[in-house]
Order: sequence, then C-alpha cells, then structure tokens
Amino acid sequence: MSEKSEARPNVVIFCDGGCKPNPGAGAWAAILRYGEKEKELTGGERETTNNRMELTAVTRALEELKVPCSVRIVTDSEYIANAFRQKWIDNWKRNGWKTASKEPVKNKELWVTLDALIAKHLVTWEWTRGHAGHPENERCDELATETRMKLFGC
Amino acid sequence: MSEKSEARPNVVIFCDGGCKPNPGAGAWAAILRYGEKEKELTGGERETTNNRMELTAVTRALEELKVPCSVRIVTDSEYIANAFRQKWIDNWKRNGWKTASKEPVKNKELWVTLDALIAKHLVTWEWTRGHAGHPENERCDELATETRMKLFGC
RNA sequence: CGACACCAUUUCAG
DNA sequence: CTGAAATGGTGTCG
Repeated sequence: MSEKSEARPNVVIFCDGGCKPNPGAGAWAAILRYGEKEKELTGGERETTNNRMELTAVTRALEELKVPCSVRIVTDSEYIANAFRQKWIDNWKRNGWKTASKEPVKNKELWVTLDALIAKHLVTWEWTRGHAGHPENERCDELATETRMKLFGC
Repeated sequence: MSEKSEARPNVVIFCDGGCKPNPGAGAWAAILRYGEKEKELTGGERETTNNRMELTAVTRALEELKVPCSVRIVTDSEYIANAFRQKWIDNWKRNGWKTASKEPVKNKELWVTLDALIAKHLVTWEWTRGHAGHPENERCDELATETRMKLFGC
C-alpha cells in the first residue's frame, strides 16, 4: 500500500534453464508478462551448467526492464529462489563470497550481476516444482530445449 | 600383440534381460560365440528387476568360460556398460559401495560376482542401443521373452 | 545429512 | 503420444 510500490509497473517473469549433458551444451528461456503484453527470451551456451543457465534466464529477463518495477519471479530452481528468500546471498556478501563450508561460492559473477539488477526492483520470489504442470514453466522448458537443439543440434 | 592376449580364446557375448512388469517376472538370455560355435543360455526369476536380469545375463555367460579369454561383451544396458567403461565400479569399491549421491549401490552381490568374473578375462565392453536392429541383441530379447512366457505365462 | 535442478540408459504400462 | 520403475551421473546450496 506504499506510494512507492503503487508507482511501479507490475511484471511477472517465468524462467527456466537446462543443460545436456550437465555440464555441457545449455540453454535458457524466460517469459516476461506486463499486463496483456508478453515477451519471450531465449539463448544458449556451448559449455555451461544447469545452474548457470537458470541464473542467466532470470538475469536476462530483468535486463529487459527499463524502469523500476514490482516483479514476481517464478523459477523451479531452489538454488536461486533460496539464495534470495533464505538470504544466502547476504551471508555470501558478508563473508567474502564463501559458502557455509568456507568454499568459494560458484558462479559469483552471475550472482553479483543478478543481485545488482534485483536491487533496482521490488522483487518477490516464487518457487514452483519443475515438471508439475505449471504452464509457463513448461513453456520455458520447451523454449530452452528448442533453442539448445537449434544452436547445438542436441 | 602381446603373448598374453594371443594365448586367449576370443569370445563374444551378447546379452539382454527384461522384466514384466518392472519390478516383477523377469528373464534373461545370452549368446556365447567362440569361432563357429555358439551357445544360447537363458533363465528367469519370478520377482526381480530389469537391471538384475541384465546383470544376470552377463554373469551367467561369463560363468561358462572355463579358461581365461578375450571377451567382447555386447549389452544394451548402459547401467552395466558404464559401470565398467566409466569406472563406476572402481568408485563403488573405493568408497564402500556408495553411489555418487551417497546411497548404497543396488544389487551389490551381483556386481561383486560379476566383477570377480571379469577379472579373470580380458574384457571389452560394447554398448548397443536397444531395439535398434542389432541381430544378436534382438535374438536375446526374443529368447528372454520366450523364457519369461514359458516360466511365468506372461 | 537434506533440498532443488539438470541429464543418461534400460525395462514396462496405457 | 501419455504415464512410471529400475539405475547411474553432475550442478549447487544449507
């Protein structure tokens, strides 16, 4: 009910990423929804991991937003959702990007980029179980698979 | 070209196993080829799994060999082929028969038996995709199905 | 130890 | 085409 959030456009982002094999040829996809408008984004990399693709999907989607928004992000990656919902990332930043077991956090550059994008918006995270019939999640899955096949023939 | 391998008879083993339903009534079959000679083996169990039948097929075939041989084993089970080609079994032995995800390896007794048999021979593994027209693989498939029907009527 | 995701093969059912 | 079981692997975190 704050004046701040009322001023922001409401956007929903669905995203997914995959890799075949893992690690290997990967692809990602995202759907941005703003009112009646929808945009689909997708891309791939020849040598990557499943988690990097999941991170890339969110990041690329957020990069589309030109003004501060209220964003609901729907992902099936607990790796990503928990990093923000359970504040893992706050701990990482606090202690020099080390995990709870003192190992360096993987994919740090991607996390830093994502974290900076997140800061511009009012973000709520929603986790949905993969392959459980969620329409937009399944659409992203298909899109990413399609992209991977187009780009890498597998 | 080593004297060791020249001394060994050259044998080829084709094998397959199945289960209907899975788990349930299963059967296996193997073809041993040594020069012009061929022997067919088959058997079944009332309550088993697909993978146990695949393992049993190889094991029973190897048990026929009375002297150390050069053996080419042709299977459509990546479960079995990878256990040896990708050295899964070495890892299992190293860390107390736990899988990569710390679960106990299934069918351990069968693996141990098979591993001991393997050690007596010079074995090369060949994987062939199931139901892809490989004549001996299809023959084994037929044989096993026949056995399952004879023994369990299904 | 737990969780999620990604992937491979086989075996079946409809 | 749609399911599920039997088995394995990696990517990542608490």
